[in-house]
Amino acid sequence: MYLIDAMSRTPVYEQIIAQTEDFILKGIFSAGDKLPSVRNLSVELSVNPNTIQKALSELDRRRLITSVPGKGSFISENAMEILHDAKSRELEELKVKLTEFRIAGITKADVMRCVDEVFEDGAAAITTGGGHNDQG
Amino acid sequence: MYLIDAMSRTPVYEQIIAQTEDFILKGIFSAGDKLPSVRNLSVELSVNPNTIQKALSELDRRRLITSVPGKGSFISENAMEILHDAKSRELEELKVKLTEFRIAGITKADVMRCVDEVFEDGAAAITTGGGHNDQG
Amino acid sequence: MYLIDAMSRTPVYEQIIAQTEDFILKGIFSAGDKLPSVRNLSVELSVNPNTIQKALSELDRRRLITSVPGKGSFISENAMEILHDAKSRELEELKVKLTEFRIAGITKADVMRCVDEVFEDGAAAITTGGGHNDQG
Amino acid sequence: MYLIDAMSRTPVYEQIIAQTEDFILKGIFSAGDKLPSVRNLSVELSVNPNTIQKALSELDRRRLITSVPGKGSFISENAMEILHDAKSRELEELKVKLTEFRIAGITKADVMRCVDEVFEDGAAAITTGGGHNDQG
DNA sequence: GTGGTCTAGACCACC
DNA sequence: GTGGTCTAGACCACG
Repeated sequence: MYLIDAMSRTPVYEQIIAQTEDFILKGIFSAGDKLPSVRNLSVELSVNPNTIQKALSELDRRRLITSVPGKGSFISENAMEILHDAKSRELEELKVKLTEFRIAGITKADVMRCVDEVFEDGAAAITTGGGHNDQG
Repeated sequence: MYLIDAMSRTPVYEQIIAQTEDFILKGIFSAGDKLPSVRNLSVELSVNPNTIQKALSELDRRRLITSVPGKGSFISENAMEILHDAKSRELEELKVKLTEFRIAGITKADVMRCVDEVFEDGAAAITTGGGHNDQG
Repeated sequence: MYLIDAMSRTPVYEQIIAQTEDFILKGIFSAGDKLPSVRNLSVELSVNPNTIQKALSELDRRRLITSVPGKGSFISENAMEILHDAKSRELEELKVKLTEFRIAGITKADVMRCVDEVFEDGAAAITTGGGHNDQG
Repeated sequence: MYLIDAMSRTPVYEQIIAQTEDFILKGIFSAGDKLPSVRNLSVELSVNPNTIQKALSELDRRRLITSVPGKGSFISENAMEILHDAKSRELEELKVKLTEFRIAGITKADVMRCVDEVFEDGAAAITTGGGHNDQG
């Protein structure tokens, strides 16, 4: 399920966070579902329990999961909603990026081609994979 | 000219690179222009010479400038062209980001509003600042 | 009667203790009353018998109940009195908290408004829920 | 400066957070001040660097400090303001506590005595110490 | 068995 | 030198 790229420059714990968010958005994880335990994920991903813990702590802080000591971690009831809100806020960052593009001579048509490509029907076939860009 | 934010999460050397690229794109730097010397930049920006050097080395590696030992660093003839190509390649990353948006329930209309906002009228007034958004 | 929030950060056994104290203070439990048996509470609350036992042991230790092997657990004669004393001792903790508030710039008026709100009219309508505020 | 109680039931990293907040509120730390480095604090408090790091990360997340890799951690410009806001929000929690008191038979006069004690002039002499109650 | 905390020691990028 | 990340292995409270 989870897939860690140890060579990536994005921290492992962020990869886990990003993929968990992805799973929630795609419906692989639904509200109330139990996440794999820290120890299980640790051995499956060959990642130190501490690193798993750090990821889950952050997800808990973002109210995407609820960690109950002694019982496990569970997807929050409003996880999907929270993610939707977060992405909406990211639209502002998109503007900054687009402005850079404009200055670099990228035309509106170029951008529109991208938008169409993603938002038309073919979209279903696209997988983002661990997909969050590596910023490196 | 250059403006460094010491408190920023983006490394100082990356800020210098980003701003240099910005200056090229905006025509402040043109092909053949001589960059300020490492020593000058160092004192003006209150930045360690090593850090300046690291930025210039990277710009040289990207063929945006040409460093001539003993004479200085100069904007390459095809600097503008290289930057355009680079940004074009970044359009692919844009698709990944847009796909995330789509999965999160952001509508095409939401994105279009952003695109229009950036590529229509108000554009001239927008400054990208140090360019790359902070926050890592 | 009892209501357990499995997702809460406060341990289940503490929830049981807190609610029992609440029931005593509110007169739902009176001196001499018999508590539900460990077995009954266990199934009703879907909680491990060990957890129930732990809560009752703690209540016994605090002299709020008296457990008679083979017969059950009963509210102590002086349970109400003990609870009053305990809360009085907590007034000292309140001072610490208030001092923090004062340092943080909260005015006496701000605090007074709270006090008035709680100790004036609307009081009868307020339910403390499981009593102790969650979140650790 | 910092004082850690290893025997306390409140996690060491929370003690560090609480004391740092205290130092800010009391003016011992002012906006722009540099915090001791992770390594320094680590040896001074005989606490693992990881634990220090965890505390500083949380303070950074709360915008009370700004951690700049390679340079250090610094008190944010609006740290005091943020703390003030946070405490204001805690007034709501105070109401819950007061309601418990009321049910337990604590009179309004008892509470008022506390409030007066803290908010009158003698206040300057009170030290909260590492003061955050141990919740244990 | 679970999550939460901590120690000890390591490597990296940045300055 | 700095902060950021990670590993390895431990202990605790809770269920």
